[in-house]
Amino acid sequence: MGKKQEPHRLPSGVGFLLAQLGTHAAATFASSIEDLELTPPQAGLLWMLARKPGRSQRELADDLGMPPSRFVPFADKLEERGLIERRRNPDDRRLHALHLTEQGSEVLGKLGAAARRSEDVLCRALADDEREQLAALLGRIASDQGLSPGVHPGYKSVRT
Amino acid sequence: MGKKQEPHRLPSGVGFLLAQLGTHAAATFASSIEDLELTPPQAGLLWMLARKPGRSQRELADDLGMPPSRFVPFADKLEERGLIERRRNPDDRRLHALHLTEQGSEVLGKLGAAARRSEDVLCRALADDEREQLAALLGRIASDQGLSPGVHPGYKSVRT
DNA sequence: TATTGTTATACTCTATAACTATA
DNA sequence: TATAGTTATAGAGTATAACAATA
Repeated sequence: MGKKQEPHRLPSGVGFLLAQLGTHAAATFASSIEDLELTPPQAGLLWMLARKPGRSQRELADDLGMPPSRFVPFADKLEERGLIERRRNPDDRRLHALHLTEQGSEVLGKLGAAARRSEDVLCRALADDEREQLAALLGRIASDQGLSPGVHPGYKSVRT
Repeated sequence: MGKKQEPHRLPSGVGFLLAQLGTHAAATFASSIEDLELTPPQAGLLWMLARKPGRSQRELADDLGMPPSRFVPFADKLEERGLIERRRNPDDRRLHALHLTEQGSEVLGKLGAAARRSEDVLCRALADDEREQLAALLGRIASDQGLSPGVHPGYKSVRT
């Protein structure tokens, strides 16, 4: 990049910027849905159920990167609030198919609006066409790296 | 963006991609420095000390987004391994100025190499000029959002 | 016997707050 | 009195593994 080789260049590159901005984006989004009393993983589950209803808890837990034992109380809270419901699968009574309730759909709508607002703030330094460019570049990296669209596996594997 | 308004669009945008890719970039980097037996926050501290030696523990802890009580054992480990050293400030003997040792500098070199390798993998889907475009766009967002270059405050404020 | 969902438990991680030494 | 660094401790969060129901 530069003319001379610096002795120690490190966080000047794309990798560091992505990690830094990713954290910032997550924090911004989290605070934008605080009013709805939802956390990002909860928002993620609602979103996943809207895209594909009726999946088993195990599948969903895997996608969210959490063990089943943690998923149970996690889903409990949303069920108590009436945003999702468990339905026994008659064909295989071991499975609990998860569905969005009507109230859950309403909340999802507000969630989307909050996400768009928070994204607009995040990207306010860019013109519309630059924002599209950015989305395209990021999308290509995500696809190349094998990341599933709409699935955020969380910070499970990042050591501290 | 699209012609019709979808009923629920959410993680199609830049915000979600940034969060998703940021996590992925952090995980990739973390695994690339596993051989050096370093975690990302440890790498961050070494990097910060190279950029500006002799800062107090409190300052550094603030930049890393951790309370002083957690910083102490965190720095202890690196000191035991001979990568950093504490030096009493003679003017104000309360302060412990942190410095990189010679061995710490060597490790930092390997660290930089690992970071570059991991970044090359991350960006392999992009041509060189696209990669520069991306860095420029991300850099502008980071600067607009008030993020300090080279400082990664961690995931402290992200609720789960 | 294998799998889903659940519960129990032991362990790790963390922040809060006391404590010391210096100022 | 106030601040840097340190230590102690209590609480939250987590994974592991046992368990019950169903296949």
